[in-house]
Amino acid sequence: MTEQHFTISELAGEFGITTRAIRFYEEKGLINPRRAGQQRHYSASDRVRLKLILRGKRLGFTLDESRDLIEMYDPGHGNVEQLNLLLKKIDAREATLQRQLRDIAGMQRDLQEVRQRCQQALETQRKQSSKL
Amino acid sequence: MTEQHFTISELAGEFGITTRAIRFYEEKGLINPRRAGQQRHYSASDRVRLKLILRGKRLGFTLDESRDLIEMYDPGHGNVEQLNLLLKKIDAREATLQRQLRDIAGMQRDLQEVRQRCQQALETQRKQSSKL
DNA sequence: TTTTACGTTGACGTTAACGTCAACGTAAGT
DNA sequence: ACTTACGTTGACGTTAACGTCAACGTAAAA
Repeated sequence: MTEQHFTISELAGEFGITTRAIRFYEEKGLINPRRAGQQRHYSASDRVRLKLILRGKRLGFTLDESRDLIEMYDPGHGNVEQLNLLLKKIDAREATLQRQLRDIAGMQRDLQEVRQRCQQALETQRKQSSKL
Repeated sequence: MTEQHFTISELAGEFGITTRAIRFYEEKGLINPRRAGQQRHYSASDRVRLKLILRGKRLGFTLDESRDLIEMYDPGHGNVEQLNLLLKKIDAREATLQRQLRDIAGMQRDLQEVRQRCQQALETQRKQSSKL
């Protein structure tokens, strides 16, 4: 198997972002592609990292937060204190996710309510206009 | 019943934000408190608006997006086209909420996996140290 | 009356997350 | 050799969402 890789514009195209953005993520320490001379070569795992970044963005996370999250995924440098700290971080993340779930549920209820009022208003208009 | 209201610092205190932020939301057209002379007086519904803004923020919405959303909640100026457009907007929101739900689920799976690896690593260390 | 607490309106500063050039290298096609 | 396509590194510009003064008004408390 020949170590498959991607160019920067391939990834940019696939994810609908600019190459500038991708380089920016690298500046911020979120990705570290290999170099073939000057050019960047992105591995499959680099691509996954990009996915994670974008998922984070969709949930309103900052790049710093996403980097933290991504760093959790790799090996973990053994130390017991580090591991316990990592577990704490995980719990913290879980907590914010839970709150987001509640917020989404609330927003869905609100939208549903507006939707119904909206449909009723349309119903009313339909009846009114059929009276003419 | 005496129209109960809040001062700017009361709301700031309650929601853990600054008065500056609240005035900024007003500048951006998200709230419109009454005035008693110079001073702002926030009604219960102004307070609700603030809550909605903050919920939006927790989900990564911009202030402009939150204003759009909040504007959906009030009367709705009758027009049929407007109402249909509103329904479209609602559907669009719902779609992004659904994607967020998927993203959260994915992130929870990831976190769970890291948590387990982390706990296994701790287990291993425990056994190792008990060998001494 | 003077401090203290709270409010007001500018105006400028700041951070995040890029966009937008400029100026250049490289490799392939014609 | 020349263009075309793609890549690179700065450097500066921009927008959102406030923070941080400054300079001032007002009303109650000491």
